[in-house]
Amino acid sequence: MAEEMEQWLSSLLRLTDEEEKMTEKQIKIIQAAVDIFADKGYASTSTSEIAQRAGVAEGTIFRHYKTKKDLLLSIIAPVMSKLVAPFVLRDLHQVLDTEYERFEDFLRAMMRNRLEFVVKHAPIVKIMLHEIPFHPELQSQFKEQLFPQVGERLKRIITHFQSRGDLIEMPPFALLRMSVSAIMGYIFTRCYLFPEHDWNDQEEIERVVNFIMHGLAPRKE
Amino acid sequence: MAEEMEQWLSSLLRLTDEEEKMTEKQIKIIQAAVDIFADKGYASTSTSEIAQRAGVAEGTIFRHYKTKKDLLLSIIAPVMSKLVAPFVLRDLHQVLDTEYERFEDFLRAMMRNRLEFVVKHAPIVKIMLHEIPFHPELQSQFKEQLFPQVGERLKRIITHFQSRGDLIEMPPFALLRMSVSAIMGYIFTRCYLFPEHDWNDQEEIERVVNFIMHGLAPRKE
DNA sequence: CTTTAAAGTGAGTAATCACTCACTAATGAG
DNA sequence: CTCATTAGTGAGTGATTACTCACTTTAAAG
Repeated sequence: MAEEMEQWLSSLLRLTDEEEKMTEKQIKIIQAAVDIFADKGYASTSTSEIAQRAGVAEGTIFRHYKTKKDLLLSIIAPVMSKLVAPFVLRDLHQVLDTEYERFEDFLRAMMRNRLEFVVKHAPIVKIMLHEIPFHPELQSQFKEQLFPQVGERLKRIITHFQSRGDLIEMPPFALLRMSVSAIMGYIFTRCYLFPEHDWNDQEEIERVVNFIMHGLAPRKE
Repeated sequence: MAEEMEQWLSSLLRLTDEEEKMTEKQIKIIQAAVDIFADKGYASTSTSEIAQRAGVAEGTIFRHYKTKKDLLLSIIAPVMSKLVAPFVLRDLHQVLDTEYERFEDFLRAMMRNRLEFVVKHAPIVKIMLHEIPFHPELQSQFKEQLFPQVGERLKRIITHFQSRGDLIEMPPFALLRMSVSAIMGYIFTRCYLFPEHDWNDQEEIERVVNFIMHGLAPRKE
């Protein structure tokens, strides 16, 4: 069962499905854009610089992408949906409905897998985090589509374990917020604040999971 | 004692010391810049737009600030240092050395105060978060000056309470990371993700403090 | 080989950029 | 009032911007 879940999670690490139908130059353009966007930010990156780094004429960029923003969105969109994919797919429900699953196993598997994803796509995730607040389309995609789905699903998971007495009585949203804070806190520190530090992921994940489990366990008098 | 600490913390909320020696137009410029920077980002804000919003000629901006970046830094710098001020000042040490202080009181006071600070200066903090990664001067100021000081001081605080048996045995940096994650997780959700939500800060702060205290308490067999 | 569509090019363009400068207005000390 | 310093102005500047378009190259199907 745990193995099934691991396998299924692993399948969610890939970004695109084998880079379908892209010319060599188009791939170069995306790579160059990701590099420079992550380095200097979208707004202060010029299309001429992207073309130069990609070894392409500037016109080639606009043959494939109508505008500069189009290029940005084509980079961010797949990461945005894949990042939260494990919490959206219908599979999740059936995975979780197996009675013998424990909350900490769920936490461990999810944290390990999402960390792996962010490590693998760090530059694009960085671009995403920086650009979401400045592009209303991205904001609404997150706030009106992704979050409600994900939030609702995770809330149900939380209440499931709560009703089994594994978690303290508390509004599910607060429980969710604190679990996610602890997990993201590590991923952020690990990937963006001190990426060059020599991290022992295994150990740190155990620490965070224990932190959450003890912090949110029902209080015994 | 707790009152002393509260008073001292409150004094750290103000940004500038009564806006010294600024003309009316200069203040207008700063306000306009903060507004637009927070809204669209530094790189995609033009000086002409700032001038327009401030009701000033474009030349006036450059009378007071040599470059556009100069304007940005004059906005960010004071927030950057004031944001971490409570963890840098020498005062902190003597406040903490009082034996009867408990870790959870420290957490509570700090969290309440820093939340208040971020609420008060939310737009500038947003600008800061977005621009730090793209401006090496800011990065190094954070990584080489602020963090080492703050980190070292906080580590000492952690080990202090650890040696009293209030906290679990664990590398201080990990303890620090998890405490800060939990606190920042709330402040971030509260101020940036869902600022319009009807938050009960008092209640939520208690939840986070309890989460941390239980999550990091020494494990009893 | 011929044809056709798509991929790729790079000089060109109008708009916008941060910034300058020669100038006027306001202010405050002597 | 006088004068000197600072604050404020806005037209002007060269550089850069995202994007276009008439053109050439590539490649695969018939």
